[in-house]
Amino acid sequence: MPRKILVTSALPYANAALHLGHIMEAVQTDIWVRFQRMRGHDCIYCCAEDAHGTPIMIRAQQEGISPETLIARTAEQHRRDYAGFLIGFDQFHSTHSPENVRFTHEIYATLRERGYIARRAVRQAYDQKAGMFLPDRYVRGTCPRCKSPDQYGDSCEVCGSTYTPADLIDPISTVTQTTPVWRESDHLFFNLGAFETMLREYVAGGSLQPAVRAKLAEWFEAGLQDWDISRDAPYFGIEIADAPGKFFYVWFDAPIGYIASFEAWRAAHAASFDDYWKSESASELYHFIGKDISYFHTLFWPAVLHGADLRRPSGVFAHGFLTINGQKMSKSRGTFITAQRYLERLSPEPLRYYYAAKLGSGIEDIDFSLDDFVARTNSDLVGKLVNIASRCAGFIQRGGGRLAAALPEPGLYREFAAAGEHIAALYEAREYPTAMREIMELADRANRYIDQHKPWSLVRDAARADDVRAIATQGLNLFRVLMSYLAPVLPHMATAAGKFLGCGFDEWSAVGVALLDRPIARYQPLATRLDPEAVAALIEPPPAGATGAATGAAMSADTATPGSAAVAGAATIGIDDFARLDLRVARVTRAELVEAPTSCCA
RNA sequence: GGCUAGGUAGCUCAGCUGGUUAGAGCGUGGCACUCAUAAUGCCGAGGUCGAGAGUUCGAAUCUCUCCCUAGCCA
Repeated sequence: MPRKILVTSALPYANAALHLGHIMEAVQTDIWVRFQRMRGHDCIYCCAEDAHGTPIMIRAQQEGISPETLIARTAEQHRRDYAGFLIGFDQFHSTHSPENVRFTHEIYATLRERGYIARRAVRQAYDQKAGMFLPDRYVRGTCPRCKSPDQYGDSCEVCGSTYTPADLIDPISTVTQTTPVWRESDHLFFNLGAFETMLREYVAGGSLQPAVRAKLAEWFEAGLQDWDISRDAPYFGIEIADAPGKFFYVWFDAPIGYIASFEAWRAAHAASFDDYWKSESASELYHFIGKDISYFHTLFWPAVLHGADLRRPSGVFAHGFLTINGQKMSKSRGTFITAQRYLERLSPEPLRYYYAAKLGSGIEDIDFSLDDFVARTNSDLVGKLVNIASRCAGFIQRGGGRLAAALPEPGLYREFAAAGEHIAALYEAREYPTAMREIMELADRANRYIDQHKPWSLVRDAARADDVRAIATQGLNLFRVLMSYLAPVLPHMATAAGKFLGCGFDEWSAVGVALLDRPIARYQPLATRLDPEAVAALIEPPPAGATGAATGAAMSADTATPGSAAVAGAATIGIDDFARLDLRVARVTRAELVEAPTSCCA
């Protein structure tokens, strides 16, 4: 019985480029979605731009463009980057869309009718020159405790103390560099506390990871606070119908973007809204998020949904942060690697595999170690996996290009095929690293099999031609099983392998039947080794004077999706091109140790 | 300061509810093979499981204290 599953990744904020952390989450989600589809389930993957809020408004002002122009431009970049990493959204929408406006109004109206919305005055920093209220982060000043100058309005980076902008000494608006005044204004609040019983049950119900649950227990203990869901004009967002001049806080309409994105997909595919969102819906809903936004997804969001008579998530899957070579991503260290920067140098699939090999179901931080990345890719993907196909292909090719009619060791094949259920369970539980390890163990066994049967030696004896073909057929069939297990992680490679073997990789259980007595295509390399230097070049201090704006401008240049060629494998060149090559042979007569360079990109 | 998650071979990490000589991959040393993208196979070296104390017949695994790292909060 196919399950109906709706899956989301967190909405990227529409004021900045995607970096490898965003990509990690998208890859984790995409692998899960592709896996579910291979298992025959009805799985829809939605995402959207998170397009509202003060940062976007201000950024657009600074650039002298409209917020709409800014978010359209960013959305274009985001789409391109996601596509570059083979993220297969069914729908990539925006919170700045008619659907989102409609649902936000509707949900708010329901919550208000049911008495979950309260109104009361809030005192806040106000920038008279800009004519706007200032979020805490837009006020800077001297820390009231340690007296460090130029600290944010919510916390001090030096001593770690937290406070409100009103506590700052000599506060300054970062928008106009003027001194803010304090003004009162009415805000609308969502009564989160009214949902405490429901939330406690929900949290206990097993939809969340243990670590997140522990965190929530802390928040429950601290007491659930009302949630301020409105902001005063000027604000780039959705105006509240019964409160002119007030807008929904971006975090109120952002998760509703999940619904809006689904709605856009639904409308185009004539699917049922209620099947997925009605409170008693039998379908499943999963959100993949970073652990930093757990609060919104495990408290506010279920409460809002429940209050509006909609279904709550079946699961919220939080992951940790991505560090680079053991350290936090940092622009000054050059480790703030954008998706674009990566794609300009490398193909997406090694990174997809690396993430799969490291990112499990927990919320621990994941380290992207460049050296490890190179080692894993080159040994697992190229040395082990692809090598199986590569070393068998020639024997079949020379033997007529046709697979044998029977497997010499059907038992071994059955073992490989039988491993699929356990591996599937691991994918389902998002234990990708364990899945990758088991798959690679099988790859080792496949290589061992070939090694033990030594087709390269039998091939010298014409009478053993059938044996050689049988061994290679066995090897290629084992490879096919492994490729099938990796298809959610490596969709391009699976496609290429499918062309080579003349089979598809869309169905998990297809490997139940071996490929026999059929032609296969000429082998083309399915993956190439990573060049350590190209990988090291991911980290590079930005050119002096480079700013965010400059980065943005550079992005508008059209960049083809590099790397895709590397995975697809080099096409055969003609004799003319070959003739232009200058090939030389040299004998190494002497080699000696050379002093290491004094500086290196550590 | 409180809380959470971590600190296991050179590197990246597994080790569930305590139980034989602590595991994997990579790297490294040796050997073999030469089909394969200098790939593969076999053998080996390498760890006082952050520190200390305790519970137990027995602890990387439980308890306490301490040290270090990351994050959340006041």
